[in-house]
Amino acid sequence: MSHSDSSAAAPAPAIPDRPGLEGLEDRWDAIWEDRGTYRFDRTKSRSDVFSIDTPPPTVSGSLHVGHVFSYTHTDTIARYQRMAGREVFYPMGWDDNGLPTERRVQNYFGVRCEPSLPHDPNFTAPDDAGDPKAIKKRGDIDISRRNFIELCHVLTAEDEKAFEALFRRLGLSVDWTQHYATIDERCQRASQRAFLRNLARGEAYQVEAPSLWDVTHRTAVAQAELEDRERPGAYHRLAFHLPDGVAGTDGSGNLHIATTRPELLAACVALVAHPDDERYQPLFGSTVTTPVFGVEVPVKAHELADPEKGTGVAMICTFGDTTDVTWWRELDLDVRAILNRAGRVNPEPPPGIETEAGLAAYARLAGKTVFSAQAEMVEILRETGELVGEPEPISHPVKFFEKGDKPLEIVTSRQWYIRNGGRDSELRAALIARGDEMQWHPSYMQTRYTNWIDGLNGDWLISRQRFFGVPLPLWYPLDDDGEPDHNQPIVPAEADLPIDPSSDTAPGYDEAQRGQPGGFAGDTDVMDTWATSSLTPQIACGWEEDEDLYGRTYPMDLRPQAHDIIRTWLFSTAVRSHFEADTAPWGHCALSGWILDPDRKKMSKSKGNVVTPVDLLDQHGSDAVRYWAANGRPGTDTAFDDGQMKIGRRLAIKVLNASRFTLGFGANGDTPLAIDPATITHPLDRAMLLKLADLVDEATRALDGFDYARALERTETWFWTFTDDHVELVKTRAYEGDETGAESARHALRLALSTLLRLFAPFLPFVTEEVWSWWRGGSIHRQSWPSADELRAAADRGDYVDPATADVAADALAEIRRHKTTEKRSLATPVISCTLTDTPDRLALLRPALGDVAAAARATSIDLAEGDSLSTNVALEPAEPGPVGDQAPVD
RNA sequence: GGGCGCGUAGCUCAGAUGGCUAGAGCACCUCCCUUACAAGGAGGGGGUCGGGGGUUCAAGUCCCUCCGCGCCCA
Repeated sequence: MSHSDSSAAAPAPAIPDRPGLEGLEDRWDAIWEDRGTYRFDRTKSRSDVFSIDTPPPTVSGSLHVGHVFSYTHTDTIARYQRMAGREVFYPMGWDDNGLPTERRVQNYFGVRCEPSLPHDPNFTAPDDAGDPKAIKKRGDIDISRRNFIELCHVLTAEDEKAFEALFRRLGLSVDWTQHYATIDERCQRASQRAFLRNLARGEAYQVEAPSLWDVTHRTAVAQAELEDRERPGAYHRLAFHLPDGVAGTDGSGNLHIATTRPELLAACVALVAHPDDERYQPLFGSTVTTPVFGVEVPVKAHELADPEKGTGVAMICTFGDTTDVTWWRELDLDVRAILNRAGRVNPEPPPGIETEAGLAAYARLAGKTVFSAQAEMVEILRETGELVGEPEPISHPVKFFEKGDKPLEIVTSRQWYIRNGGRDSELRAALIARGDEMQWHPSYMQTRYTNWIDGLNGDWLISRQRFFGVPLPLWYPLDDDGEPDHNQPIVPAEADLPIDPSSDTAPGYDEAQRGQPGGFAGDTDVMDTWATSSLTPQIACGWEEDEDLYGRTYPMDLRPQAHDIIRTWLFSTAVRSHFEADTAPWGHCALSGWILDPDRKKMSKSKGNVVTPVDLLDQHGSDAVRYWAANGRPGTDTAFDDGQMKIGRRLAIKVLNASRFTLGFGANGDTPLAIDPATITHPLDRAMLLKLADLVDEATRALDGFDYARALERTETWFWTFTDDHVELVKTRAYEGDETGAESARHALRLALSTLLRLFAPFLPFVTEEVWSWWRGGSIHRQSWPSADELRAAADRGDYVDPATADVAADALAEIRRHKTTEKRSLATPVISCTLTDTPDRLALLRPALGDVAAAARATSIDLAEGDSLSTNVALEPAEPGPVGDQAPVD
């Protein structure tokens, strides 16, 4: 669509006398919804489509300023691509699957999920929901998983309504008919289907292995969910006993080791030192006896043992940390586990503890938490005299579940994994190579992706021992003793998905056989929330459900997201697409930064510095808030700054006023305001259009590279110069010039305005739409992006015009204005005479525009003189005599 | 300890392949009610571009090093 054909449908202009910003958001949101302005046209072929893998925000409370920030970035790209001729597929998802929702539902309704309970079809939500006092009084009610999930839907539906309202208010050009929720049936089906396919192809597997365990949430935790926290601890020196006749480190037959976890002594299966450590080389291959428990354990060599730490010998326990797991696996050691999933010491001693003293000591630890067990163990060691010296306090990093508040333990359990290259260098290389198929914005973000994959040391753990999530779609046959055979999982048919194995019957069985010997049992675990989130492209595009849509949208064009979840969301999505479609999931990923508060600290609720988005939009207006957001460069953390929002608001108001003024010239009230390039004959008007063409080139280049901030900044700068210089220069001619000159000015102004409005449209969708509606037909957001070539053609009258004409004219006007300001006179002061000196080249450029400069300067004429540089000699009309009080008394 | 990013006016930030006296907005000062806009306009002051080396005719821009900050990881 070009600027001339859009005028065909142009209405008679309706320009308000006092345009304002108030109420634009609600009005235009309703009209856009009504007209389906952002509705995806699914007749378009893949090459004409631009599809966006929108991040589904977590529905567990409210949106914050960071959402406003990053979703605006994506929206500017969406709007640009739409105007640039692509049909934009811009769905929205809600992430209501997972722990945060589960916790809220438990607290809000006062219920607990008990997966063993049957579904109750008549269950209704407790009527005291939301009343903490009443709930506390009655206590939590146990309900089935299906009933629990129903409650999750009830609660999240409310949040999702509020989220949508906010995003609409913000002006996101989302197609609201395209939406999903990560716990809805479609997502569950996709998630289970993808898992079953991973299983069938051997990409998913289960194993009984040590895994990181959060004792509070009672669930296994994946590597991506870990974080280190610095915690105080203490090195305890323990005396291990050497075989008879071997002198130890203290010369008395003992070998000292230092450990921060003496409570795990009973779980000790070996000692380890570095192979090159000369102090311990004689001991490698021999055995020592543990203090207190008297268990004989081997002394091993391994390069992960650090000669600098403690005594250089470490105690290997099953399991104290991830290094223990590595040692255990690589050195082929026994298992002597003592901790259970509640984080307490098992009641029964592990194999190997047989001495009376050892059993007695163990009995003192049994049932204790890790914390109390440590205190007790230290006490026992003191009693036996096997604690050497006093514990030495240190501070060291300890692994935590990112949502947990107790250190992680490592327990052995049966878990499901999906291969991710953590244990397979070929797959790792393939996934790293997928990164090259995507364009990264900013490009250095790819390094984080590559480094993360390089640093993986295990596959992706996807099973979680939680309730609200997508269940693993599996059952297991029970043998004659009622024990499950995990090696023979029973899978559902894809057509039956989604299923819940805790309430759906395994194929080939009768429900009465559930839990019976010879019958079946459902897997009680759910999948990691990322196991569903990693499928957002498949879910949004209708994988296996809407092949027509899928063919037009997948693989997607853009994944916008925050940089801190490259290792989780971005990577896991790449894994899924690699396996399922043998492709990268998107052509581009755009990583946004974070919002920092004005102190440059990351904004967080706990600090009480969160500003609610609704207040912000109310106070400044959506365009103003978007302006601030769009100033945050891709990938860069940005300080919260309501000063920027005020500037954005001022810009929006200026757009209204400048448009009203510009469109006022030659308007007679019922003739559409035409743009006819043939009437644009004046050199200054043509020069302005040539410069505008350069701006269009620059903005287009920036937006093609996802640099919305640069596009906005250049457009804004150009716009202010346009209003301050060009409009001032030509307004007299546009008002009262001869017909040719006036029409040239008016048509050029309209063409410039039409162009500028479209350049601003991705950033300020409301005010630009408002102005567009005054004089043009249709929505600005469905107009074509401005074309630099068309502008250059519009400025072309067959002869050459130097775009610098516009600069020289603006400089000349500025020089005269400077003179008036210096003289402390109004800019309206008439100029009686003016001689302007400049270089011959510049004077030649200025001559065609001299009439406009003189008019804008309020000079009847301007004399020109050649010189070395720009200067003026100006005589102003004498000032009026001041008020009487300012005069010297006449006497 | 490693990787990535950052450190430019009081504040928030621009400064692509190194090149004219280092820019913008806010804040500050002066002036102007000029009939699109006073939520405006015209001007002005203010920076040894984190420190130190180096490459170059020329460095905020490239290289080295140090210091400080952030994120991710160990």
